[in-house]
Amino acid sequence: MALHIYNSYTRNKELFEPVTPGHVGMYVCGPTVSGESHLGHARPYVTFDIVFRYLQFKNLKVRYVRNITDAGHFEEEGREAEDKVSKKAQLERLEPMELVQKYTNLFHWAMKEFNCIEPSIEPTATGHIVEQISMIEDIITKGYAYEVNGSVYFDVKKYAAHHDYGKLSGRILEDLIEAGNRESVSRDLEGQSEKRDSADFALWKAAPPEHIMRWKSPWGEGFPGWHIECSAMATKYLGAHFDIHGGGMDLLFPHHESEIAQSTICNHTAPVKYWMHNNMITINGRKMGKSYNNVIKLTEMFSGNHPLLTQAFHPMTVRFFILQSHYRSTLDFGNDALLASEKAFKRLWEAYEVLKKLSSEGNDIPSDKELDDKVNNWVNEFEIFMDDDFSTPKVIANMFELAPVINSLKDGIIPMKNISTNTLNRLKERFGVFLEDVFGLKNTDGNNNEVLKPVMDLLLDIRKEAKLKKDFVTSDKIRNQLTAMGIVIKDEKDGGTSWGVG
RNA sequence: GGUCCUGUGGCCGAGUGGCUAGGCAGAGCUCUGCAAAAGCUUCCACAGCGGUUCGAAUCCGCUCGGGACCUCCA
Repeated sequence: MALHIYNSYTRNKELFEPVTPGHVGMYVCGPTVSGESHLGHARPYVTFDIVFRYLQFKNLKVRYVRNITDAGHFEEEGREAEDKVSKKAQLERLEPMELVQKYTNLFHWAMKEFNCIEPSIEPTATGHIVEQISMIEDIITKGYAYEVNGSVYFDVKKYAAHHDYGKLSGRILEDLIEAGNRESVSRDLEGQSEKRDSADFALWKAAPPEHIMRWKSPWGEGFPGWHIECSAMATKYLGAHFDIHGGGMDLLFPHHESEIAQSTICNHTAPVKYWMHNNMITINGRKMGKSYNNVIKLTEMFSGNHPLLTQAFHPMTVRFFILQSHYRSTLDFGNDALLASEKAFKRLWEAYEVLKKLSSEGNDIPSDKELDDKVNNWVNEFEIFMDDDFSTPKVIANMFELAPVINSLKDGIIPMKNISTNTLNRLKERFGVFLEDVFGLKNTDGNNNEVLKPVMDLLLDIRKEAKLKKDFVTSDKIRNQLTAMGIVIKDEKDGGTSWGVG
């Protein structure tokens, strides 16, 4: 089976063939640490964590680079050219780097909560000013950028004469120029007049006196432009041409389009073989974003401290919620949807716990060939579905098909002999690999508490004795009190009792 | 205004022209001292109108609705 990836650049599903056999270079646009991450931010990081994990499952060696944008991007010229990071810092009376540290820490905390594997390299923009400057110099030398008043701009028109500018984002240069010209009339004229053409974008920006974050450059003191950091760092760590570049769909233009232009000029080759873009998380049908004022921060998500939330949601619930839809579809947030995911995930995980305890020996021939085939088929499809552009929702659907079978095997509703030992073992192995290793899901309750376990064993033992004596007052008292404490107990068909927190 | 995406049952969501995705919620049943859990069964769909086709949620056209990008944005 071979992995196919939907390539945003060609708008087709393509067979994935690494540039260097056995190795994969993957770059994902990381967070701008000028504020707290919200639910929308969770999507790309969970999505590409799955990609990272799955590529490794496929026995590929992956170098996963995800940057931290800590230099702060200025806003569009025509408005105030202020550095977002330093602006906020002044408001909060913090050093810019103090702010950067705070939000970087918060971001890392959230990633850990989501059980996202750390990237191989997590470079910062401020740590690569030198690389960015030399890349800009290179572009100037090659004649595709020009300096004006200490700022450097990329010459889009010149680039577009011989390259496909706009292909990734489906844009036509003439439209951009027209739109730009129209804008410049109604907007500010100052910043615009510096550029030779409205479609040009900044590589380096001269810093006004009040700008705190500034670096020396051949063009005077300033700070890097919007897009150059990703190009510089991707090139440095992954080379001129690498496999996968990921990010949110909203980065297609201008960010990724510009990255392609810059890198192509510097490296004489298109930087990326497969462009991957995740879709947005919406809330009431609208993209979650600062400008819409409809964000739910991750801290609010995990604490339930938000008007739209009826309760706290565990990071694994959110992760599962994200995996239940395909990464290229919009995903509509709602409290009810999260509640549904919470229950669904719990049920699935409990089935998995049950599955781990099942065993059979020496049953070579299944008594129910049809069922045995079905199980094998569902299990085989895990990989087939993932190979088809990471269809996590389909894999989950199959897991839910398997859940009743697993539970029935345990309860004896389906005799163990109905499926072969091989089938059972394969089911156990694959279910675990996909649920834990590929999907990165993990247990959410506290059954592993070393202190609690013997206490629970004792209580359940007493309750069992009471039940045998038909002393239901005592047995119900234990059960009800435990329920009140948040511990749910379940009487199993085989006479045993299981329990769980939450 | 330009470019593109999208409209699936109470909610969230898969859907490659023909075979009920799945989850949550609802209803019934089985099991159970009672519950919970589990199992089984079941209700509720493909925005509208045309067209192509033996056959369309799936392809085409139109209408209506929603959204994204064109500005930092996951």
